Amino acid sequence: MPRVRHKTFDCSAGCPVEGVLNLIDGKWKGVILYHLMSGTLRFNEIRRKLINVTQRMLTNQLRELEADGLIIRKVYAEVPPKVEYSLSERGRSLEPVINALKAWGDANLALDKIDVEAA
Amino acid sequence: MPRVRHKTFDCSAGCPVEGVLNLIDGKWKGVILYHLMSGTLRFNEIRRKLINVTQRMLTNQLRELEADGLIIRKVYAEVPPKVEYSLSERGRSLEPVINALKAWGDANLALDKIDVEAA
DNA sequence: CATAACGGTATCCTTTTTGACACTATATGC
DNA sequence: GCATATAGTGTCAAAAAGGATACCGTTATG
Repeated sequence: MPRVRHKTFDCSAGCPVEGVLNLIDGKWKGVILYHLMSGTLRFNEIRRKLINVTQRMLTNQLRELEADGLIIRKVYAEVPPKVEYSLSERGRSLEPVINALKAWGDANLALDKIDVEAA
Repeated sequence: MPRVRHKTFDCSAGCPVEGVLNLIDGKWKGVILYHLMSGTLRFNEIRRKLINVTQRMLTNQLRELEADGLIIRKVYAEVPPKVEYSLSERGRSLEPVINALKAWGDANLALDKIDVEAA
């Protein structure tokens, strides 16, 4: 869970920044949102994209994103189970934010090591 | 400390996103960066802007930001001590990112409560 | 002499987050 | 009859993050 959730925000001017970080923070949330921007995905599809994520963690992250109204969870009454995840309107509106993050990352993060001296 | 720091980034395509999040995540980093965008600040000036931050936490966050090359710490050999913090080039380049975060937050976060239903 | 300002450290403790691992139900294919 | 796929849940433990509190040296000020 993010550090401050659904509590009054009493911090100073930079606060909206923290507010968003609280939503997209969490070890996998950023990547999940990023992948969902390309379209609807099922649970195990996401799981395969996020190697190393455990089922429990993935479930948690998805539940939190859902609770924050960023994604939509659609359960099909089938067997074997089928659950689809997609971005909500609110989630889709985050696109520029994620893109800004990705652009900066691409431009400023060496992929094997962050070399601060050379920056 | 961010969850993954200065390690190889072996995650999939959304990874730069996580990379940046790892840098600006931390309870106070976003706000610190935000405030430093308006100009150089001394330790206690930052502290006064971040009510409720403890000295230890502030020191930690500043040290991490410094280690990531986002801010510059300048110590003056005076008494009483004087230490100035300012954004590095790399830090300043984060401005569009922080602005994107802030814009979304301003537009999408109710200040007293996140109302998911109404979103 | 005592106090305050400055920019921290050191130590301890609690909370939060993440990870490992086992377990579930049902239907299908072999 | 057994394994496989799906989308989870439950429990426990470890690690990371954050918080409380006390302390440091120096100088100026009262």
